[in-house]
Amino acid sequence: MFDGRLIMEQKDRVLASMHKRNFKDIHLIEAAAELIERRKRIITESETARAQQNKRSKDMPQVMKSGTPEEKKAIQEDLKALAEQVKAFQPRVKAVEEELDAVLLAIPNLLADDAPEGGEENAVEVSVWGEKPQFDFTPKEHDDLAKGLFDPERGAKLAGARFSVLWGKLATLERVLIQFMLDIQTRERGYTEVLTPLLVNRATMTATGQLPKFEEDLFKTNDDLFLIPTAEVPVTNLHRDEILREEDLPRSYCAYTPCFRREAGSYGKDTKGYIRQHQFNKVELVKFTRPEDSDAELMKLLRDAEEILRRLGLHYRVVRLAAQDQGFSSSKTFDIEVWLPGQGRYREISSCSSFTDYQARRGNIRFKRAGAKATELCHTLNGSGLAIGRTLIAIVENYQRADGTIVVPEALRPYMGCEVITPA
RNA sequence: GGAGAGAUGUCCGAGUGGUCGAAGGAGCUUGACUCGAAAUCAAGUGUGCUCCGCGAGGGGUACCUAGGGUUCGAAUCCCUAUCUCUCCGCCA
Repeated sequence: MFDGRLIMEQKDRVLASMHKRNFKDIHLIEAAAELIERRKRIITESETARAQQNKRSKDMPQVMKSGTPEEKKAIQEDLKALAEQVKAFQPRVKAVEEELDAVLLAIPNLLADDAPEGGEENAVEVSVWGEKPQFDFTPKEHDDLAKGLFDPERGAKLAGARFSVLWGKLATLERVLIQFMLDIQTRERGYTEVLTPLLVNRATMTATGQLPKFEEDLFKTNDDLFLIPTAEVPVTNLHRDEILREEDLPRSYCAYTPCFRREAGSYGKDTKGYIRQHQFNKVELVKFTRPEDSDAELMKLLRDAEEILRRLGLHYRVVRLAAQDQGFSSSKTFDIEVWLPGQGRYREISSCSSFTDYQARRGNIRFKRAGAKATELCHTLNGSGLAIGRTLIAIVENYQRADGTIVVPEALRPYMGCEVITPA
């Protein structure tokens, strides 16, 4: 949720950020400012009325016990009138607060000051690791190459378009990648593994920003539960409405979950292959930090995600997303793009973001500094570490040989129990 | 799914219509004692909104799971939801 105070105190800065983001509903900023003022006025009036009522109420017990009949009658009438006044304010207060909430929920996070200008094409390359592998034959795309083990037709039969079935060693590879990634993050990089529900309620979806604005992207059940589109949702919500201790920060969690996305609005995009599925597996990294640590922790998190690709020997680059390409709740985002030789292009395999206090404000995730009285909002961060399906694609395309077999990367051989995958 | 019990502050726990932001205890902070620690003693210790003040701070208001209701007045009475526990049923 956007910080109303920031709108009141630094409106120009907020407006500049929204323009940079190309936020269409920019009028919401003015609307919020107006609602905040109106809310203050109503609250002041309402509380003044309340104070009068409370004050007069204090006399009630004694008057009723030892007052004259006239005094009793007077106080009863007074209080009745005051009560009516107070009650008249209630719907007004509620209405303005609901209206303000709705507006603040519809405003995206403030961009980091150094966010690059522009849209998707303006992403800035930050670093590159490894080199494009050379082939003495024309490399194939993963779906072509893994034919026989990769089975979108049966996925469609079972569930519909954008669902797939994996067979044999390819299924094993997917499973093994999950374990491989979790092992590195938990054993070497200090993350605590969590296993969470895959269905969550409305409050949980709202805190991380999927609701109320993006309901059409989610799969929903009849019980008003939603299938998670990423583990970010349940994991970030672990500490919703909690006050953490400063010495416990940063907290670093990793979680494997399947992710479910309706991909509304992406019809016709990546319809072929295993790139864009309604259901896919992902290992997610999530951190809770002090505000002053979030930038440094984001860089560490990014490096933790990169480490997986390095171990797998997969060439990749890191890009900083430009303002208009960033997610609604994100302040700063880096994407990791892996090289896919079959497709001859880089594809996003991880997205690492700082949400500053935006999700924390929605979810009321706070911490208390040692010795301090007041609580402060945490910063939340997350990133894929990594998307499993796309990692599988990258391995298939990068480790293919002329005869159509796929070499298993060195680091995965102990897990796989074989050195080569031979599609049937 | 059926029957019953419950949800109070960081934690435990008292409180059945006004004087309750809420007894008591634990924890934590500060001070005293101590070479130091423990023990002991003393004081302090929730959150949000809002107003006043340069500030230290002060005033008001709300919050006893959540949302409604009764009442001049609700932690306390009523309704609904959620969650927890016990018994029965079902079940991987």
